Amino acid sequence: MATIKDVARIAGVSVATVSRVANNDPKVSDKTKTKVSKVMGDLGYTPNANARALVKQKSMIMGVVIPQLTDPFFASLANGVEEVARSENMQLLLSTGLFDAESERKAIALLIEQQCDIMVVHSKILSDEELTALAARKPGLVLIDRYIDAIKERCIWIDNFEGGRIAARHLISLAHQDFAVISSVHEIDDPKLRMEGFRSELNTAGFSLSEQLIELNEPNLRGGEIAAQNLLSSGKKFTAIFVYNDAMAIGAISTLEDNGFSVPNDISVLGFDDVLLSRYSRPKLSTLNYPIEEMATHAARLALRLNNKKQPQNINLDTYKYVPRLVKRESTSRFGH
Amino acid sequence: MATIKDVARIAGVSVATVSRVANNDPKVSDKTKTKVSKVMGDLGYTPNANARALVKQKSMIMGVVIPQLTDPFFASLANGVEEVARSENMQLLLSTGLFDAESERKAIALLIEQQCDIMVVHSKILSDEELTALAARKPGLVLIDRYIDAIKERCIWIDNFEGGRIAARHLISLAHQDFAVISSVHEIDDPKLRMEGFRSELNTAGFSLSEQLIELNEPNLRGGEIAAQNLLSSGKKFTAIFVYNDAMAIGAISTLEDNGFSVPNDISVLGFDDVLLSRYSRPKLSTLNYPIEEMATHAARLALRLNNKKQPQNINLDTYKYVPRLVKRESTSRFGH
DNA sequence: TTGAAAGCGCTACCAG
DNA sequence: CTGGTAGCGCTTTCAA
Repeated sequence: MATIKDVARIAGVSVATVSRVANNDPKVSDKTKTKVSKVMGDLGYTPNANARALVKQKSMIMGVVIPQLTDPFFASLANGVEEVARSENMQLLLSTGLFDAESERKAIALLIEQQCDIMVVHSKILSDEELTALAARKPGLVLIDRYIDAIKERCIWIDNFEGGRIAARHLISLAHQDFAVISSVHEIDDPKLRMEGFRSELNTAGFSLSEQLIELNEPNLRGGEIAAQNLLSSGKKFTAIFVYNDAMAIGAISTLEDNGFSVPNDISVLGFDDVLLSRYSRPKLSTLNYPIEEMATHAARLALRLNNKKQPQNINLDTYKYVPRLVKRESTSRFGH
Repeated sequence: MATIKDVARIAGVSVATVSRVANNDPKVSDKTKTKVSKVMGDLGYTPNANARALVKQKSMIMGVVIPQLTDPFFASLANGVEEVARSENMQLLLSTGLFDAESERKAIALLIEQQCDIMVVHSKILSDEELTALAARKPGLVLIDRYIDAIKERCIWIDNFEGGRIAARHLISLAHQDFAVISSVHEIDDPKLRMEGFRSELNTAGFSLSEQLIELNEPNLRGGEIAAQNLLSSGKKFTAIFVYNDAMAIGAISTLEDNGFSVPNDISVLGFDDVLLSRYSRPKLSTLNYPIEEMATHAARLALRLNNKKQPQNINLDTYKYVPRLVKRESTSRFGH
């Protein structure tokens, strides 16, 4: 690879001048600029971003940590960050944390090693303390989908409890009385909060949620299938299911229909997330919209601002909290038609 | 951020020693190692990957270029590369090329600037010449989903023509006689090759494909909906559709059913790709499996090998070509039951 | 408008 | 086993 020195030597100028040309410094004569540019082209010169980052003490890399890429929800998250990176002429460094603490910790550490000072982190596993300490060290780190009170000005999150309540209200308004829940087996707050919100609203309306009609499983299509199967096997009656996410909901519908139940005629199914796929499943999935891409964009921009030390003057923390929005499609309907 | 010098000063050793400890060099006394490690911990020292890459003339970054992240097909591709990166203790730098030449060119250039010498590139837009020139400069660059004869030992690709033939054979074997095609409007080889293969096999069997029953649109759910609508509007008869990809196929099914046609009873629909979602759509989608994640893993490993100058001794180019595999589910059935 | 040179943080070579 | 130091490719003063 040709370096700045090669260009300088061949063009008969100093490296300083080449650097100026490479960076579009206005105080270079047109003549020199033309000459140097030509040599750059001939040699196929590409500036070394590592060297540049080293001397400038800042890299043009934006980092994002997500559990996995194949989940469309997280792909959307990454995509939101990528859009901001692109608009800032930055590059996207992506680390996956799987779902265990050690990988997640390592994913973040690797990002830091790469000197990326803007990072959007999705972590459900690491403790509040650990994340808070990390945030203290990296001003440009923002958490997404997580709320930690000590660093609330660094958190872009969604109100899961309220989501559960909205779900309950919807199902109740449809005259259902026997509810089931399919949730995630993962030991994180989201499923718990959603379920609490759901139960809370149910109780308020005078209904209750039977423990036997709560099924936990992996938050993916397969998990939804299994959970629905278990629900069916329980023999208990239910006419509406609130499901942890769209993937599980679609898996559940698949099992339900394979077993001769019609959705929503026999059983209503309500998802969560509103991934693109939910619009195209059959029946089209009623769900709660989780504006993850918008949130990711927000988080990335916030990280950018925070890193510039420009503490936002009048931050309105309310805007950091998102509330899921009911999207009524076809998988939920009035009980008994 | 604490640097190696800070650690050296506080630990009372030279930077050389700190470097050795950081790199697990065996010839450091346990005593020194313990002492230095402690200081590293106290200071929260993190090695600077940029500086390291600069002096070692190699980065621990693996790059991948895809059009976009939100398409599950490309997410799987990226995921395959990511798995290899992880297993090699490397980081994943992801650039999206959208679908235009300039962005794609820039995406690759940025990866090169970041000194990532292992790259898996999905490019449908750039010319054979441009890509060949790029490959000549970067020994660790591998193309995926593209075949260029001049650099065939750097291409991991799928036989689209054969895919089209397999599709035709399947539909013919189901006694269909009136075929439609929904394909991508993009000016790339894949849709053309698939259609050629499809048509070729049709002709061989004595059938023909009417130009009026070929609909091109954007290769996504929405595009599939519109294309199916147009097919319906044409008034021409067809009982089987070969669709460019699963997303379009699901969009098409959506439109078909909204218009009162049952899939597969009235019309059979065959997709392409076999993304996870195809297993969970209603009806479950018959499709051609495109082992993209496996191919991506293969590509990443190949890039790794090539970059190590270790020209694979006995490369079997046949293994670089993948053939789609028919996955029969529910969206295709025998004509007239 | 241009050049010389210091130095970013690190590794690797050479001495000791 | 440890230290001194050159130098990776680049930017950025400071001088000219």
